[in-house]
Amino acid sequence: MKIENPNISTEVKIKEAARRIFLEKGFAGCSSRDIAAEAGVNVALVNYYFRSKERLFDLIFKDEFDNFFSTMVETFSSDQLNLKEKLKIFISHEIDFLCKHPDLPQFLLTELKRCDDNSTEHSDKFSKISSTGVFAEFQQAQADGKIREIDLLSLSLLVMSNCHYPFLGRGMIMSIHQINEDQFLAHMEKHKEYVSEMLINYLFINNENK
Amino acid sequence: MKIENPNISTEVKIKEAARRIFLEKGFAGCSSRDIAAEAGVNVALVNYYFRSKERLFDLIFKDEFDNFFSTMVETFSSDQLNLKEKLKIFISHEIDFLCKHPDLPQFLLTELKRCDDNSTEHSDKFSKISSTGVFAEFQQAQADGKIREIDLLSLSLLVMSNCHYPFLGRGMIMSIHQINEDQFLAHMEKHKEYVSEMLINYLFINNENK
DNA sequence: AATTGTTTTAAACAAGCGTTTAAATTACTT
DNA sequence: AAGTAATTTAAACGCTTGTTTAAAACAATT
Repeated sequence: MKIENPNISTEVKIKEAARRIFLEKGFAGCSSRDIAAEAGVNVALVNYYFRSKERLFDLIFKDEFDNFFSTMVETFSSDQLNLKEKLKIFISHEIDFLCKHPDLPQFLLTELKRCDDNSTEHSDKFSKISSTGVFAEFQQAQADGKIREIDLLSLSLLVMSNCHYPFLGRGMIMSIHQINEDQFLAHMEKHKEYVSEMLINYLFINNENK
Repeated sequence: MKIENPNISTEVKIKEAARRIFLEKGFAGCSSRDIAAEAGVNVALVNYYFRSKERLFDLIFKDEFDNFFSTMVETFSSDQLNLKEKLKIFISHEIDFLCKHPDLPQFLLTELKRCDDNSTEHSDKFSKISSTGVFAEFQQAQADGKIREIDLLSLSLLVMSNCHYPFLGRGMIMSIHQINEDQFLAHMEKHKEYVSEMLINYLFINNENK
């Protein structure tokens, strides 16, 4: 008898507890018992619902990875916007998103490094970015003389650096500048404008601002 | 009898093995036996020479932390250079340095987060930056109308983002753009120029380039 | 060669790990 | 109310962890 109980709260409780713990401490930095304690359930239930710590982790990693890249790809997929608007909105959306998930960048980078199965495992996710056509769009704009001559690698790096780094280095930054998490997140509103202005000024050749 | 043997090679072997392992896997991601194996010595020797895994880690962390900040502070301490030159040289030196220590940024950020004793422990190291007078110099330049109106927090963020992020996100970047470590490091030479040009164009008001 | 102190070793320690088991409890069906 | 399946539990499993021990190997002095 298969009982389709809506009482899946234990499974969800464990998964959400694991999400919090994994994002904060990383896979190697926590134990199954940490997760069970956070969820307020018996240790055995972690394996009862998810078979192993690793399978539970993989589930959450995939979740967060997809979520992260969906957010990145979202704006680029629009047909309605020109490149400059896409970049502006991308920067704004990306920083907004990361303000709500400040631990995500470090989590993804750390665990990507740990697994190290970079070749074919996640490359289809990565290719979603190029399949939005945004790279081709940039190259066309370069051919048209609308944006500066710059390779796609450095272009990606400049954009990602300024959107993602604040959330990677925020611990250090907060220490140096003696501010707390809330002050830092509040500051990101201002920072969005600086990043947007700087990148657009640098990349786009015909500067009609705003 | 105190023997001042120059045969300290075992101690050094362990410390350098630990440095490699810690930088690659992090404190939580490796065991004492991993370190002993990397050094090619018995496990007990790790504790014989360094009392505990944690003390060995603290030694290496302090080393790397100091090394990292010395490199940052170095250029700023010069009296010979004006602000624009300082920034140019800082960017170049920083990226050169990180090309030789590509794992260092992720190591420091991960372990700073793990320890979380941000308040007074390392704040004296952090304050070395402001004690170079570079922050005051920036504020003076702002008052003189030489550089854009921007708070020190965002200014730091812009500079650090573009210098440090490439080495944090290089795993992801290498996957997306299908290149290997050597190609990535080689590309950093080009990237230095982009970063330098972009930041100087954005921050400094009177643009006489080069 | 015997004695010293230092270095290295194999083995073991308790504690914690991920995971499994088997029994107890709960929820549902008939 | 009885029986069945799903859930939860306490306890244990074998293994790895960081660390310690006690003996062996080594080096140096006398």
